[in-house]
Parts: sequence; structure tokens; C-alpha cells
Amino acid sequence: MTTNALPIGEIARRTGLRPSAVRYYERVGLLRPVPRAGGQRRYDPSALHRLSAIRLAQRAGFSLEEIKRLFEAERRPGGAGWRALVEAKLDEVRARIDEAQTMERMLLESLDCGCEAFDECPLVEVPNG
Amino acid sequence: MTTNALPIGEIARRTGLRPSAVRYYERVGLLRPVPRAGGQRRYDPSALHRLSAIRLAQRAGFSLEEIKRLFEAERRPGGAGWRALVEAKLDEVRARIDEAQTMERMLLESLDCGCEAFDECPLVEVPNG
DNA sequence: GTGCAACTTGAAGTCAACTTCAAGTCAACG
DNA sequence: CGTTGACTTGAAGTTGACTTCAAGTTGCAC
Repeated sequence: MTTNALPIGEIARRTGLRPSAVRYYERVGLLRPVPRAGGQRRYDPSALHRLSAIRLAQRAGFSLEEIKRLFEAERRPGGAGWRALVEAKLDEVRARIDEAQTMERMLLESLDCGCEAFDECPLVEVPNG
Repeated sequence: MTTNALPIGEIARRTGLRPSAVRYYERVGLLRPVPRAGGQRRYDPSALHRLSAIRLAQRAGFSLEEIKRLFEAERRPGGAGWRALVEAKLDEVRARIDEAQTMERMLLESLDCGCEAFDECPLVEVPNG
């Protein structure tokens, strides 16, 4: 046997994605085409890892296009451009964390003052131009 | 004069939104209809604060529907349901922060080991069912 | 071999969040 | 008074990320 080769339904079940999503990822180039058994996709378990990485990056706010570039960057030899790309992404992630933390403080503050708070929270920066 | 009443273009310029977006927010109920001068919207500067709060919440990952509910919740008297809603949002924000921080560690790790890292980062949790 | 669930494809549909378009209105300048 | 530019409306178009559909094929149990 060629070790455990999972059909798309099994991949879907384990990742919580729908088969259609997995096929979609393949179509847009996020997943390389996998070997077929009689036309049907057979996945190596490592696909689970890849899919999980995609979900995480996505929940962290990245578009499929960005995630794709992130994956592609790491395949380039010499590590020329990819380091800069990862650093750029790092900046983005940190900005996201900052914003989420500001939101957290806003929500906490609005819990504290108790009334019409969120709408008037002083943590929101109003443009002054 | 009825204090500074800003036309939609000015609101757009200051918030970085397009006028069409501001009208859209009104249409979907995120912004209450404002007074008109000869058919044209005239905004109180407080609208800038509201719009900024919207942008922040949006960047923190909330849909317009969710933001709307957040605003509506704070208007209910007694603070009955809105406290629970804000607390639920808090949980969501914290989950987002966690995920973004995992992304951050993944990216850092992939910078450290230098090669095909992001795709194989051990920080990604693979489902085991 | 029969049947059924799970798979295949391409095309079309959906949803959010807008943007663009067409056609028209209004204020102000010269 | 004419025209310019910012505004108005409703309707239709766009993008990303999928899902749904129709029509057909395959894998496996019985």
C-alpha cells in the first residue's frame, strides 16, 4: 500500500472544511493538484497540516491571495525575497494585534462605564484634518 | 449658524472613506439618517467619531452586521442584554488576538529556521480525528 | 452485478461590502 | 442665465470566497 491516502471527504471532515472549499483551494493554486485514483483526489496526511496553516492565516485576517504568496515565497531558493515578505506580514500581523487590543480596551471600557459607551469611547481616534 | 455641518464629501475626506461607503452605511442602518439641506446630507462632527469606531471595529474583524448590533445594544435601556453582547465580543476579540499571535510566532519561527518553514511550522495544530 | 454514497466537472448562484453608472438636482460663481 | 462641481437616487456591477447545481463517474458493500 502507498500509505494512507485520504479522499477529499475525509480531509473535509477532519479540517472542518467542505469538499468544495478544498477543490476551490486547488483551483486557485493554494493546494497543488494531488494524485488521483480513478479521477478522485487522494491526499497525503500532510495536506491536513497545510490546510490548518491556511485556516489559521485566514482567521488571522489574510486573504487567500496573501496566503498563497506566503507559501510561494518559501519555495523560492536562496531565500532572497521571502524574508522581506515574511517581515512585511509580521508587521501586518502586529498591526492586527494592536487593533484587536484597542478593540479589547474599548469593549472593556464600555463595560466599565456602563451606558452608551462603545459609541463614545475615547479610545477611538477621530481624524483631526 | 447651527455649528459646523459637514457635507458628505468632507466626511469622506476626513475618514478616508468614499462617499458611497458613507451612504451605504446609512442604507444598512449603521448610520442614522442625518438632516438634509436641500436634499444633501449635513453631518455633525460627532459622525466622525462614529465612523472611526466603525473602521476600528471593522479592522478588528467585525462585520457591519456585528458592528450594528454592537451599536444597537448600547442604546437599550437598563443595559440588560448589551453587557452580555459586549462580553461575547470580548471573547471573540481575544480569540482573534490569540490567533494573530500564533501567526506572529509562526512567522518568526519561519524567519529563524530559514528555509521552507511557514508551510511546516510546528505551531500549526493539525486535527487528529 | 446492482445499488448507493462519494466522487468528478463546469457553470451559475450567493453573500458582504462596496463601487459604478445613469440621470437628475442644487448652490454658487461670473 | 449658464455651467461647473458636489450632491442625490435606484439599479446594476464587482470582488473574494465559497456553495450549489446538474450531469455524469467511481468505489465498495451486498
